[in-house]
Amino acid sequence: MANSTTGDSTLDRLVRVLSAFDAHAPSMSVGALASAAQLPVATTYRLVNQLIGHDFLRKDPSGNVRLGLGLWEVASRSSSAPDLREAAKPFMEDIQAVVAQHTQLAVLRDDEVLFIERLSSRESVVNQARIAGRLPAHRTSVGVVLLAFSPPHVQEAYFADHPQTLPPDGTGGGELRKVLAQARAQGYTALDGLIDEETTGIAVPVLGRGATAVAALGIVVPRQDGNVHTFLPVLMTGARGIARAMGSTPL
Amino acid sequence: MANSTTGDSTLDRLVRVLSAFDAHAPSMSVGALASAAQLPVATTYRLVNQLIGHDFLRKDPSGNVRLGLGLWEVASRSSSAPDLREAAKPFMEDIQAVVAQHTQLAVLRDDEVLFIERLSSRESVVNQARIAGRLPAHRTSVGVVLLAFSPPHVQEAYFADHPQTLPPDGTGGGELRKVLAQARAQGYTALDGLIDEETTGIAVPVLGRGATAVAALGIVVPRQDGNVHTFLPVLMTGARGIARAMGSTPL
DNA sequence: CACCTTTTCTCATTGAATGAGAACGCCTAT
DNA sequence: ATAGGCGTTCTCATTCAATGAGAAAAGGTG
Repeated sequence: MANSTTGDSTLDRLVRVLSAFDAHAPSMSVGALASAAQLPVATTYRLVNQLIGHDFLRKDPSGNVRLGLGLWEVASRSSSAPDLREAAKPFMEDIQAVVAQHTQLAVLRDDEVLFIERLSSRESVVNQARIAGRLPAHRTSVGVVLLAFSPPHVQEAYFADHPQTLPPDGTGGGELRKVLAQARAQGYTALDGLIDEETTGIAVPVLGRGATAVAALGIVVPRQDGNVHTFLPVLMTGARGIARAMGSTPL
Repeated sequence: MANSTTGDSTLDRLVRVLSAFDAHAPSMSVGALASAAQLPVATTYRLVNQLIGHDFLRKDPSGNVRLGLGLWEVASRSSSAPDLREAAKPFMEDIQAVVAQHTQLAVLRDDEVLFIERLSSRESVVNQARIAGRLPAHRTSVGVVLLAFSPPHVQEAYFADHPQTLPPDGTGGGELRKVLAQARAQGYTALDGLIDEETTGIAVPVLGRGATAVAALGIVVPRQDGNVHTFLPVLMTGARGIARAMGSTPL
């Protein structure tokens, strides 16, 4: 960078600034943002003011900055995540009407699960999924099903990056490869006690081209005998509907 | 810009590139993007490849580029629009259960209405609202109610920018100032035939500080006597619930 | 008022960014 | 096989947007 020792580009810096905000830090002072984005304070002020000019950032009355509506609007106008969510919404609502528990839609991203949508109800059990939030792939049922239905090179890369990966809890001791193979053979996965001892996560793939999962549809229900068989057909029907609605659109 | 005659900044160009995508053009060739963003082709390729590196853009198998999940994720992690939508969702679902028509949530932005969320059902009448889409403020009931409950300087600016603004159709000939004053006095607005001759748009404000609207909640129902009185209490209750759930969070 | 923090501005410097055009890669038609 | 067209990447001389240390200004608190 001109007159800077770090050599990063303006775009890298812009991305770092915008990425500094998350659910734990939805707004922050410019000083804190400078630290988080690893930029000198004067530079940060200048970038912030430019971003505010485009409504990518906003300043609240206390002087803290937060993401602006302009960024959300640009990102939502034609992005694949909102498209997927819109396609999935009616099916997820049908599922929730039947199941009355958390229904969630996720994709695989950087070895993690990224939640695209989540429908909740008041009777739902505890659940950690948050929209635009992430969880480790192998520790959620949707993550396991996404891995199971991903191309082999994706799976191999995951194993290579996680050599010490414990199997998901509740699988009865099988290793992750076995768990994925079983999920692939069955066409779904049902895992007990991952998030909470009292719950079962059931997940099915939303299949795209080449029998790979473009997304996963999951529910978290109380851990009771019979729940899997009761809810699985609903879930699979929903996933088929979503896949059909999405057509062959790549994510 | 270095060695460029246009003098715009990297951020200006970034915004132009990302803004080139919308619902009508969800993906495009790099050449088309260069035209849309008014950049030389070589520069566009370079920007595109940098943005692909951050997953702000993606390339599909045919070589077209589209917005990437990375942009959506960054924009959704802590932005006010998803916060508003999450807060509103249970109330909107309740409303829809009763009304069984389009339920929509919108904010005022650049003299237009920006739709944050829309719930539909199969029995719904025709409706033009699309999430992250815009419509002229004075031609929608949510827009009218947002203007009515905005600070006076916002209203005056709107009148100044739209001196030839016709009154919303279906108001019985009053000018816009009168329509806004009435909406403000009543606490809601109900407008016939704006989008479609056969429909009525009913909208109420989601009030924040200073009795100004941070959002508007609206439904579009068949144009029938009695519908306003039937549905208005549900809508107002929902708006109050959303306001409470949002607390005093500024948008 | 003094002090501290936050924000804006200055300015000499710089290297990331530029775009015209060449080179390369790929595809299609003859 | 060759020629032509189109999309993509690279080259390179040039440039100016961007830089950050530090000063100045603004704002808040005791």
